[in-house]
Amino acid sequence: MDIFTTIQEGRAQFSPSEQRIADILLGDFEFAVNASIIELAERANVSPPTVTRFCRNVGCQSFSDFKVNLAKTAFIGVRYLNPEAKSTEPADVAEDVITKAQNALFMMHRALDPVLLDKVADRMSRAEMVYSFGSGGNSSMIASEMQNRLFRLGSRVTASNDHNMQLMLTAAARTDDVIFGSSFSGRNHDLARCFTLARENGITTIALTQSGSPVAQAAELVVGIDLPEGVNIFRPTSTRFAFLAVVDVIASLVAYRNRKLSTVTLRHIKQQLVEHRDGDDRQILGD
Amino acid sequence: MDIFTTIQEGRAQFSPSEQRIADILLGDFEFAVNASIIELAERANVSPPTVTRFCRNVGCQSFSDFKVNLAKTAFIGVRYLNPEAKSTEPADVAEDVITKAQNALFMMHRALDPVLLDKVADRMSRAEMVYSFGSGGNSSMIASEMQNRLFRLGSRVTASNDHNMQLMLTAAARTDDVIFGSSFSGRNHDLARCFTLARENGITTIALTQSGSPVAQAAELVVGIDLPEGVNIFRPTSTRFAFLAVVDVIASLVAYRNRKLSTVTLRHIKQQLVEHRDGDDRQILGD
DNA sequence: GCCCTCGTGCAAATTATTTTCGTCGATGAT
DNA sequence: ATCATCGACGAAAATAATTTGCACGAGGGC
Repeated sequence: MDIFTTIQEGRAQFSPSEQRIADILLGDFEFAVNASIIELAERANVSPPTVTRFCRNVGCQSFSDFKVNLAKTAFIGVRYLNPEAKSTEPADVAEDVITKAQNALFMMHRALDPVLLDKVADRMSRAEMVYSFGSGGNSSMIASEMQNRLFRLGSRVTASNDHNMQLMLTAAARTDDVIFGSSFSGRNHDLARCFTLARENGITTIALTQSGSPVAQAAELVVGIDLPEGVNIFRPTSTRFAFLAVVDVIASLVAYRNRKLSTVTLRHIKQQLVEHRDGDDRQILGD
Repeated sequence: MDIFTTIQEGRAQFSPSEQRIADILLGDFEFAVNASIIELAERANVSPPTVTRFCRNVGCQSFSDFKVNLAKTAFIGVRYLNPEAKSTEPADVAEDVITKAQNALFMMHRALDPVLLDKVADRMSRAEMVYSFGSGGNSSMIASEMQNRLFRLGSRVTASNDHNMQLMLTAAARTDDVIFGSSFSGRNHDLARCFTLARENGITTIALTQSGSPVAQAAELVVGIDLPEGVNIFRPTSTRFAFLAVVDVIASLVAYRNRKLSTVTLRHIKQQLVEHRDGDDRQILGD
């Protein structure tokens, strides 16, 4: 766990002096990370020893150890507290997009549950057939990425962004199949209907969506992604990066579980590409 | 520029003592970031003043300022030097995937040229019609993401992952149109052919691909993405995150350029979704 | 009311960092 | 060959920052 979160979450248990220190850290990161213990102490109206003790409290060995830890999270942390891009100049916009993407990954990672992932990967890797559903642009991208990742590993998989097809595919699915569905809003009721139907038929359902949303409620296993949406309507949602990363994690886990099949299948694909394309076998699988 | 890169690139100009310091920093980040000036000096077989002077040399005010700067890049930097995931346990795999994604974003950002982006956005925002091409799974995702981002802004745009269609569309395109194409390997010769044809007809071509590759050579404007591919064949390529981010940057810039049209179009879309879906207007545009 | 605990600051001790100053060796001019 | 100059570097002094030990006072339990 990063120190920034530790402070945020532990704030309530701190003594009054320590809370004042915490508030400065949370409020003015840039100052805190550059200040000496004396400056920080003065600003918080406490004595330097209190700052040292605070550092020990949050699990650091010393003030300098604390500052290093603070600075480490700063790369992500500072900016995720900061609001929007400074201007619409390319350099600022690029920094904004990239920082927000990194934040989305960072925050998703923080909330990710490995035990759940283990279960998801287990079901997926043992599925006879995987159906990957998602609509509306963002989730259709995720659904087809899931297909694109899994077929290389030897999984039988299809993706669909068509509500009617999804319903028909669900109705045609069998017990050992798995239905995976993505929904950014969690309000894709057609997808929820597929999940409900599938569960009635004893088919494993896995949702990648907002926790507690209708879609989440309908699915058996839910990988919850709950990130704040920025206020800038012109910037594409950075949450896509988090969704995409979850797809990659799941796909990697499935690969390790079906390592033999994955290896053989990947080799076959590579062979075809190299022979058929240009003999350069260092290029990635699929342009 | 981050300090880590500064040291890497400036290494040749350092004096012998300073080079020894640099080598320790580059080689054992974890030690460097936790060490005191004395420990660092001892390990490099130099005196503390030399370390202080080194810090000044690389643009820091003091040793502690230097350490903070070092630590800031460590969040990304340390790990991007480190190799593969420790195990195939979900927690490790997740960390690996997410870190690699963040690195891809970080490194892409470092190499990104704002002036070029400006040109790209300018052409795209003034295009009568945008054709977005890409094939092979990864690039088809990028191509359709470009469409998904642009249509919301009022741009006329279509995406295709079909080589034959791409060629026909290119042949049918007119002077004020723009052809955008993505290729991870840069070896998509069909795409390169489209670019060549388009240029013969005076149509703007924009490639998102490896610098110097056949596709890059065929296009007029090239956003080069040159990231090392990992050795782990089981992990999906993290370069996708970099490509996706570039799409977002370009889309944002186009949005700002056509701000009025973008705003109106986005509002129209939102209205339809809210009325048609569930009245919650805080959800993102397109599930 | 007494005693214990906890949070806190003060002052001293310790430790770390920076500055000053002088040496050394390389380079180049005479 | 000799000497002046310059930059790199370290020893030691000076300074600054950090930690430790101790004492005091508030609040709570007995």
